[in-house]
Amino acid sequence: MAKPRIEDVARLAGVSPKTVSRVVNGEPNVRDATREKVQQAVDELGYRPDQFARNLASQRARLIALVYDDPSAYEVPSSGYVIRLQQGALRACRAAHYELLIHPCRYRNKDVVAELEALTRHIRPTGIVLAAPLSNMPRIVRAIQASGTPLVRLSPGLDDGKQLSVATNDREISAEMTRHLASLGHRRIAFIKGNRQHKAVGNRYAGFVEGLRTSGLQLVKELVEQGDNSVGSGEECAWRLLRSKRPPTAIFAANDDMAAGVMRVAAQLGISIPARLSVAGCDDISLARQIHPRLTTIRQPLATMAELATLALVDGSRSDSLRNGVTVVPAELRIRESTGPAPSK
Amino acid sequence: MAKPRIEDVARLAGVSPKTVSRVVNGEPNVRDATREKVQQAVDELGYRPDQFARNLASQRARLIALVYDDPSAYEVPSSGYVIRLQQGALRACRAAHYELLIHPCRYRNKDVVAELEALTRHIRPTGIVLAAPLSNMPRIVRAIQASGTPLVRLSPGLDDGKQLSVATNDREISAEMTRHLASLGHRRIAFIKGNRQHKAVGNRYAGFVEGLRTSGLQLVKELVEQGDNSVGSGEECAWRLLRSKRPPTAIFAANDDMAAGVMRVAAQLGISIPARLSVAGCDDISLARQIHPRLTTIRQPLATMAELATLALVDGSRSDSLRNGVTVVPAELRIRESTGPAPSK
DNA sequence: GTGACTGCTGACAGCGCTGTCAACTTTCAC
DNA sequence: GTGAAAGTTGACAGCGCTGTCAGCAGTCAC
Repeated sequence: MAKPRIEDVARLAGVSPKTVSRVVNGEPNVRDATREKVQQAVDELGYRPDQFARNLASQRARLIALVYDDPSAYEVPSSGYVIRLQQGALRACRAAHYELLIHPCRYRNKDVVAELEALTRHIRPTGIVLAAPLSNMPRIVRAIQASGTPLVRLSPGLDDGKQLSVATNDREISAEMTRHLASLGHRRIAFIKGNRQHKAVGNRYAGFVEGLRTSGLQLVKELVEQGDNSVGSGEECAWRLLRSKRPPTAIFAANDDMAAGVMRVAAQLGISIPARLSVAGCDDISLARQIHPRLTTIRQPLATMAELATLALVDGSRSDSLRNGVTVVPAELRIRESTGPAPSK
Repeated sequence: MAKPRIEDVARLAGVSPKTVSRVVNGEPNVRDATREKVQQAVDELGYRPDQFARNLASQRARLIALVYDDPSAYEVPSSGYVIRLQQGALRACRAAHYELLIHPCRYRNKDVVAELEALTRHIRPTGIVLAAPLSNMPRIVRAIQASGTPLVRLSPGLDDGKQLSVATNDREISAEMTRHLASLGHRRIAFIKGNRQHKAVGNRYAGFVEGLRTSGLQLVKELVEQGDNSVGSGEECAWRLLRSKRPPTAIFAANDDMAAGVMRVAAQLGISIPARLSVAGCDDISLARQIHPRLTTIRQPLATMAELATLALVDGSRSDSLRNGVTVVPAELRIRESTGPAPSK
């Protein structure tokens, strides 16, 4: 009744422990007949390799570490982002009998690099999935690469094709959102830019500019505000925009938190949405469906991205999914009630 | 330059490897002089024990597993809860050089028990922190206890003093919220109950009843609705309450999601908050500070609870913090703009 | 001084697997 | 049929620590 060991399987199958190890780990160079024989013995005994022994012998833990920007570093933490990443990573881990370690970190902190080194030297995970915005910070990326730990970046930037990364089409989908607003008759569309350190939100602005252009609209400088991804900054920008002489009829914020800020201000000014003002965001945080009117936004395929990244790490070379550089998973528009036809003068 | 091993430390300190092991693990029965000598050698070499070898030899992983209800099982996942638990658990883990494994699970799923058995048999974490509502489900609790893995429950119930658990004062704080509403002049206060399977939200109703009583108010059956913790159910209950002949002037929902539902309906009916209706929730999800008016709610000390629970597991008997049964960490009222004086007739 | 006890330390034997390498077998070109 | 190359298998030696247990030294009561 004791837990079977590799030796027990080997004896039953009439092979050496090493051969059992090969079969269990899916290594090549085992004759089909042997493989089958071993598999049968494994099944019969219900054998499952001991992780501790495996880790020690191979010097690698069967774990994936998910590294992301610590949400609790912010005043109003936006947690949906992290949860969805975790969800995707967990999906991939479970399928492969891996476990998921989470490692939020604060990039402003001096010790991040030392912390990541400790992670790679001490825990020695099979691989690391690095989420944005950390995935675009050279210090952080280098710290991991220097350790030799396999890395997949969840990156909005299509910067280099050498490292594995999974990205989404921020720019294109933002252009599409802009065109959606234009198609509703809006001519004065404002944009609230996000945190400068976050490359993704930069791409969103590029998409906005592109969307205006392809809709035949002019970029109006007065209608572009700089936020920092927080609700508060969304509010500040909204106050400026909505109390100006010629306020916009639509505001597109680079993330939902800032869009929420806009909606707060609209509520305080008695501006009804979408009758007098359309608001669009990006991220599809849970708030988007909890308020009235529900927020039109962009749904990023975060879970899928994390899942693909994790898959590429867990079964190593066996997965062809991410062979080549950057994999792009498209985001989707979620048109809800916060956007509507431009008010007729 | 290679990583120092325990043997290297032993040689430098002039003791046996076993003694080094004792010092490193804080075991008793080592003379102070010896301990110091070893500690010096450890510091000099920068020795850090190898986790893999440790795990194999001791048959325990230096990991804490955090087990909670999978938020992605719900339509609009409320992720703040999980993030705050993780935050607290991580805080404790870091301090003790432990790692955190996350294990969301769906309690409706038949395989949960098998899954938890796999966790305890295969990963063998040092301990498990089990969050509500799972912590009140006998099937789940038993599955973990049967494995012998140390367990701390994050439980709202003060059911039994034998098992370690960390709870909050759901009942008392809900009574206090009720009294807060009464003190604002509200006489018709409605309550929206939460999911029947979640014991915590049951305690909140008990607190509501108590709060009414101590405020000298009658419990009015028509003003108590049954929700299921979702935004949608909050909306349904709100429709019924607000379109009745004698609508309440305040609604206290057993969680913030349902309170958000109430606010959605109020927005649609043009009922201004808090002028004509006060709304209070419970949980302090991020939405509470993202909308206008900001939601009055109850802030549960989730991170602290998880931190205490984790601490009790990581340093085992050394921590006296949780020696005895249930530890209660008080929640706090967060009075914001969604509650105000009752409208004068 | 004796015996019983407690406190401290080290020898030893694994924990259960995988990496390395050598040996053996099969395949294939010619 | 032959030799070289490729494919397949197993022996062995750890991976680096901790649990067990024995042994020795110090303490205490009488």
